[in-house]
Amino acid sequence: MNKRMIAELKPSARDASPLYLQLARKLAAAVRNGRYQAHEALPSERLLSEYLSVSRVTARNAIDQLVEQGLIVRRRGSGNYIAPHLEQPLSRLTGFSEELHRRGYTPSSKWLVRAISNATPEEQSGLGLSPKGKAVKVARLERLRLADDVGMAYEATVLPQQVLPHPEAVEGSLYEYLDRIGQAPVRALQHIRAANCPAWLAELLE
Amino acid sequence: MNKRMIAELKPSARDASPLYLQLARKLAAAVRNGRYQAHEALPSERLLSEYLSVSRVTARNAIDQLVEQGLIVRRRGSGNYIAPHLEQPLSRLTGFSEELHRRGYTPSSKWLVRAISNATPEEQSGLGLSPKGKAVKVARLERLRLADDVGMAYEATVLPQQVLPHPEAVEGSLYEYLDRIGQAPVRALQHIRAANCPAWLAELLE
DNA sequence: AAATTTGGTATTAAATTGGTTCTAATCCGA
DNA sequence: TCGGATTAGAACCAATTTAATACCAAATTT
Repeated sequence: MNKRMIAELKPSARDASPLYLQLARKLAAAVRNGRYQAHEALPSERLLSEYLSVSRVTARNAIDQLVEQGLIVRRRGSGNYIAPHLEQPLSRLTGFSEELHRRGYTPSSKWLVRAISNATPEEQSGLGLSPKGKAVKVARLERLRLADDVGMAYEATVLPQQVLPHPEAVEGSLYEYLDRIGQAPVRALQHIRAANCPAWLAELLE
Repeated sequence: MNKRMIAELKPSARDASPLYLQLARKLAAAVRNGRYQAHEALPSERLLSEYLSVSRVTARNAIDQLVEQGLIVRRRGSGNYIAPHLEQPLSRLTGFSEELHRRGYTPSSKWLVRAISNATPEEQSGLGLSPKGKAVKVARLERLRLADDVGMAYEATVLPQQVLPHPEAVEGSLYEYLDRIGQAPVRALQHIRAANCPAWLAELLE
């Protein structure tokens, strides 16, 4: 977090809402956009208030809002940190099924695609796979989710081939499969990370 | 591990985070990148602190973080070694996010698409939406899943518009959203069921 | 076996940071 | 005009970080 980023947070006089709310909104947007890394420390309240030309109380009130939203964690004597927003099971493949079952439906699913194929340019950049070199292979999973045999949702997942070398072996849960093959994803992740190009990151996070 | 590598670990003044956290992050990244071989010894804490111009306590705190993540093993009288990440219990069945977090990554995600658009013929048949009539609208959700800001997976979900009328309102979890709007999806589902044409079902379920 | 090197621990102190509580000026709607 | 909210400013408290130093214990080296 640098001075330039902070300057963008400066409140505008045109806005009639309180300063601390304006600041809170902008900060929240920046954090949720992934503009700041998790565990990264914000500037101290004194510094922040100085940069933004507001009082420390104002900056503090703004931060309070984000703390209530769970976006920021305060650590006395240390600083204010971006909370690592761990996602909840949201895309756990079981979530949907449970939800439907809870409502009295009988959920099921049908695999449409489980194969290795070439990555589209969009997928390449999204997954940080270097476009230089031969055709980039990805594992492609597509399933149709059913509720009482009525099509409910269409889901597609694309992973680097290193992460999921044999998609045809995935039966019920993707994560169950990843667990079964043990540490392989970690190694694959490392490999991917090494090939990471900052270009897509800048493009996405900007 | 040589001096050049160590120089890259020097903390920057831009980051407001504590020194030991910065150092821990960079060290963790380097280790996970496979930059250092397993069983390789780090420089002694005294040397490391000298190279980095920090106190030994700071270097030690940083290393403590990595030890907690299981990336480094301390050996009294001998040195600090890169842990051979071989042991993986593989006991529980956990979510993807949890799995990554357990291994020291910070999972997050970025929405790429949250909008209503026309359904492809394939999606129409898959979701049981009648192709007769005007253009069929579907809610389209696409997200990039990240682990420490490295692209990990690309996910796409397509639902009938009746099920998810305002995809742009989905924030964190799709299921959480469906929960929030309560009964609506059920009624929509019933409606869809009424319009269900057996043709696609037979085709899909063979 | 002795010397050296290494991590493990403890203490002290200074600087920095968030936490809190005041007072006061200003703005805005009732 | 009144009263509440906003913002500012100042002062002080409490916790953390970082540093500096010394010493202990285990492993390695000689």
